[in-house]
Amino acid sequence: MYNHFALFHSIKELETEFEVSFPSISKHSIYSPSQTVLTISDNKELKASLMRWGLIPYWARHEGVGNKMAYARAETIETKRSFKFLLQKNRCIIPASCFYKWRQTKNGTKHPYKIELLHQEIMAFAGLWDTWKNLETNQTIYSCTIITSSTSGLTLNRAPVLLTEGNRQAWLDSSITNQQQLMSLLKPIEKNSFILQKINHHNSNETDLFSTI
DNA sequence: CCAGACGTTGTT
DNA sequence: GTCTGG
DNA sequence: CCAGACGTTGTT
DNA sequence: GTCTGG
Repeated sequence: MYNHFALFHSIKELETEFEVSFPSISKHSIYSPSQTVLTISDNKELKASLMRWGLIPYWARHEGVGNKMAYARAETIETKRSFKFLLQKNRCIIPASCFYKWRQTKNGTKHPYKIELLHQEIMAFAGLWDTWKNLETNQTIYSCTIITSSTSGLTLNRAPVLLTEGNRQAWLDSSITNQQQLMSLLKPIEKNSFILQKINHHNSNETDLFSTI
């Protein structure tokens, strides 16, 4: 329960926020890499869909390659083999309500925290997606990765890049291909716009993850 | 040139 | 002890 | 990052 | 498929 994020906003709230209709989601509301998550992308048309979290590049020989690609560093996506071509056309947003991080306290003990926006607004993680074809089953798998950046003042090393409301449309507009413009949309999360809350983790069922200590 | 990787996290 | 899966 | 597994044979 | 390391 580190790399995880959660989505507890309702489908209705998501549809209003992003102005697209969403498929009904599975019973899960806390997600970890390799699970299926909700995304919004502009693949010919703007739409919401389900994708595997953990990007499987189209050239991958095995699906397992995706286990390594849950995250993509914003600073280097323009040069990395697995991501550089996706920045042009395969951008997406992964909606979330909060994410979880471990944090070390002064005495050296570690504790998990939940990070939310001040008024529990919906977060829009910046992401990239790709398709991969399983040659045995002939099935095409859609998968995605979450872009991360450094954080200023949150005392977390890395965090997902959150697209501001003003930046979301451009990020999803597949007619935009200017790399400099696209990269300018990826800003580290802002200081003082977040709530960090200690959470339970030893009896970590979903209810506990949403509750604070 | 070919073979092998293709990634991130946080910690040392 | 070290790697993998979530 | 932490928690949990850490393996192979041959058969379905 | 494409880049990097040797």
